[in-house]
Amino acid sequence: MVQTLIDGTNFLIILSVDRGQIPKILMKIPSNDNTAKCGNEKSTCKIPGCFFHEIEKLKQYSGRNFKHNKNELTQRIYELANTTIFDDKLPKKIEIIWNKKMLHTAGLCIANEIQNLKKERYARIHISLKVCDSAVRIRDTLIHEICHVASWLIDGVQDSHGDSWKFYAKKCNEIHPELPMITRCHNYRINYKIYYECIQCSARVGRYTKSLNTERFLCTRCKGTLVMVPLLRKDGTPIQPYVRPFAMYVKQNYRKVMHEMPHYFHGDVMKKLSKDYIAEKKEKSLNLF
DNA sequence: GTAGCTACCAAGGGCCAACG
DNA sequence: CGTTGGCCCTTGGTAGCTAC
Repeated sequence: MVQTLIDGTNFLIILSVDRGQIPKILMKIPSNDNTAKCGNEKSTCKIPGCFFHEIEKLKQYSGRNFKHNKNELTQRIYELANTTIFDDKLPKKIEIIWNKKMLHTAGLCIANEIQNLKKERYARIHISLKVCDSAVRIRDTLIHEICHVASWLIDGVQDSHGDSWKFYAKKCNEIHPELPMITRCHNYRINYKIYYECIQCSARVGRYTKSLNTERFLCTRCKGTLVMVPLLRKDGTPIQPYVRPFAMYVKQNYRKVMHEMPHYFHGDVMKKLSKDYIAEKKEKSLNLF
């Protein structure tokens, strides 16, 4: 499995995450850098049609286009890698799955045999929706995982980051020197939406939602209390928390409606709440006149 | 293997940023 | 400047990840 990294305030922590095993911390690197360092930033390959070196500049894979075109991007990367690095020895198409639940792991290669008489080998790739949030990260993660795919489908070897994988990783860097050095670990810093900070030692914990219960969860370093770091606008001014009237209505009425409709699903309860909310709003506006 | 934790799901209105 | 897309915010249930 891909080795990955979670963020800290002052450190990048590289984890070893192997199947069925507890992640182990391999190293801590003092850093504020949020980007992957390229193995050879200056030289690029001269392969016609290669877009690896300019991937971050391509408009169709940046900004709001990123989400729309990321499936196309993964297939393009796979096809280009297959042709230029693996001599078209890999299948024309491969199953690439966007995994919503992988939060600390950038990518994962599932390699196995079909349980039939032929025992055909197959592989599929999981890409983390959360960690791979840019075209560059998709490219680097995918190339890393394709090396595992090649190791299994071409050589029949499943040795994690062993000699076979290293051979293909080295070949990738030789043919595409514009790629960062392909190593066992990705040095990605995960872009969390929400951060919690310890009031004692200022250590930070990242989350994708405001799900962390600060009354129960304390700082792992000093057992201090954690507080949510205020969200900031682009100009640096804090975003004032504001509960929308509908959200407030749901909070006040959800339990009541749920008891009135015990055999209904959550979606039905929410539909009723939204209807009631609109009706109550209309009634209030009529009363004003 | 299991308990605990975390993110996602559904709905709506409203706000904000990005884009053409 | 108008349009579009994405996010915020609430709830309880649940899937799946993480830690032991």
